[in-house]
Amino acid sequence: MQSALSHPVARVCVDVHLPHLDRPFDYLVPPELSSQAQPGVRVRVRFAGRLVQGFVLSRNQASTHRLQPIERVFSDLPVLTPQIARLCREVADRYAGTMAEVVKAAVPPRHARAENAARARDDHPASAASPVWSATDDPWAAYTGGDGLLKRLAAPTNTRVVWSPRPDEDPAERITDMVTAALPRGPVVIVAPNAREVNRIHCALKSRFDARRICLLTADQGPQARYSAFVHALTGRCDIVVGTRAAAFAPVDSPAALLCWEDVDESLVDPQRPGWHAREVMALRAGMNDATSLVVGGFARSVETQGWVEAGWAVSLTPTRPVIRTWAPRVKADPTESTAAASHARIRDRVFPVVRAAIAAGPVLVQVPRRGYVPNLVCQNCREPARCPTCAGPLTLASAQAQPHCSWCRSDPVTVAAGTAVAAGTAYSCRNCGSQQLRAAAVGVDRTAEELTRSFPGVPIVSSSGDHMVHQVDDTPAVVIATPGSEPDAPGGYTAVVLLDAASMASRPGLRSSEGTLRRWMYAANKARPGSSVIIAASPTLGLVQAFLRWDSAWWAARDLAERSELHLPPTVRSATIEAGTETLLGVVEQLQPIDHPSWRFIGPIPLEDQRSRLLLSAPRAQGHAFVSAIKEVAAEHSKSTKLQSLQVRVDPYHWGVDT
DNA sequence: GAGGGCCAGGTA
DNA sequence: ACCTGGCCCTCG
Repeated sequence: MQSALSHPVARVCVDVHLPHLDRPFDYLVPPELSSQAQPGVRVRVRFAGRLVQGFVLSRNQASTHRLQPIERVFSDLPVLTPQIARLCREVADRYAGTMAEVVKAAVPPRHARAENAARARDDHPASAASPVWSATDDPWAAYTGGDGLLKRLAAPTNTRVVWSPRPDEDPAERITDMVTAALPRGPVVIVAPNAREVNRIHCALKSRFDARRICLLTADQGPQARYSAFVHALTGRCDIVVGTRAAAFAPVDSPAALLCWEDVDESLVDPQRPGWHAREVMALRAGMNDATSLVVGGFARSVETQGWVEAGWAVSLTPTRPVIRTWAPRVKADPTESTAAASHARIRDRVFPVVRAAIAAGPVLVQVPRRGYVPNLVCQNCREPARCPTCAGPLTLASAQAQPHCSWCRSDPVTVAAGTAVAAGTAYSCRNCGSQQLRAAAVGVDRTAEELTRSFPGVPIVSSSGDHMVHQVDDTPAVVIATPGSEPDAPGGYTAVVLLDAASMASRPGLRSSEGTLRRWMYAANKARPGSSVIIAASPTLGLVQAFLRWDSAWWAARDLAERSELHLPPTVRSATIEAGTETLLGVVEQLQPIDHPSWRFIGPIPLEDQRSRLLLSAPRAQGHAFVSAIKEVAAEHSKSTKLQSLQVRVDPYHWGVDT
């Protein structure tokens, strides 16, 4: 501990988010606060005349400035540990953000009651003997690259693994294996995209470890629970932390392993500035310690982690061919792919017999990618999407009896069923051909449920989607209809899994849609009972469907990566977007277009609404550092001159271009 | 982002 | 001599 006499200066990271103020500021430590104002504590200081919060980064003997005193120390608990402070700095640098922005996500808001309660408890983790695995039944033997994985995780090295799970086993169990292997060496942090996945992993962990060792860290648990979980991890009461994206910053020292599950999920990107991705945070964190292993796994492999594998930075772990051969799904496809409605009818004819056969043995899962009844109406004549006459929003149908209505402004334009006359009023007519007749372009969960109810009288129909999520179903016969991500768990697995409308899913545009689609199919298929039917309603000639049938998302990611490499698209290049007023942006281009970096690319400014524009930037990965710091420099330069409103900068954004 | 100092130009 | 607005700088 450093005294005010020998170290009267505190270097503080102040909670000010301006890029040009992204550096520590020194404050005088009054003698009476000296014992409390140690590195890591939360303090209140005067900055530019106002009181702001901050964190003490270090104590020093002297400063070159005239100093203000620290006004208050909130608590002597050092909540920003040196390792996490360093990580925040690295994350800020990597994303052209400020350390204060990142710290805000890394250290949850203080909750005094939670802190006192958590510190008062002095129980220690029951140091339960760690379970052992025997070499003979190592489940990782069924993985290419899995040999010796657990031994490597148990050794004080930094193994880096990119893992694609088997179709027929619970990935949470494999995560638990890895935790078991690494835990004797130190704490383990696991990040999953949402509360549902976190709970799933938590349950698997609880079956093998004393629950008191496990700390749950999610954003939706509320300020008090979140802060007390944070304090538990910080004070070493738990050595397994599992949570959503911010848990990547979990306050444990020198973790033995960091695990990131389902990294293609956009939820792992923090929506606030600077928009870090939990996977990248964990990768940076693993890089800070040469005994911290990193595992990134998910049904669909991301192009980013495939890039790690191809660069030799990480090892690929995929199920062996025999495993996949025995799994082998069946395909019921409509290769002609005419109209959505017609293909739907035909698929129904082919798929329903399979459902009928499987239903006797237990629940059948039907995945429907769209919510609602008929989420999309199109012109009967020319197939142009039907638009609201008032606001140009898409027209949808809420039920069989309902009138079409606009899903943006909720108004009911006067429409006609095929063949009837139009009433007066703001009537719908196609903008393209003037026709007033509509047809369904896609079928949602509700209409599928209606059809299945008719086709399977007496069989219970369970519908699960978004706001009406069903978490679990029994092992009794039922047809379970769900949107992707809302599939209920079936304890014994589904007796058949049907993926409807897969063709339209496979052909969605956008750089990130294919990995998301593959993940959704694999996620649902993974819930099938071993040996049962998995049916996908799409042409097997589609590459993405091939990847699914072969359960080879690594192959798909490699293909995707090769294509992006050829086109110089992210992640094979570092990328950034800058959004601002069009005028300002033109100035930014001038500032950034440097003679010594001819390989940086500038696209735009692309006009958006409100005289604002977006600039797309990219640079070779090798120049990443210079690229990001140049962007940060421009942002700092800009925020100094108060007149102009700030630039919105995103480095390596999840979405590229105007792609959403 | 906010407050303050400084300079230029206009006003009594 | 004094006020006002714009610019730019600092902020510990």
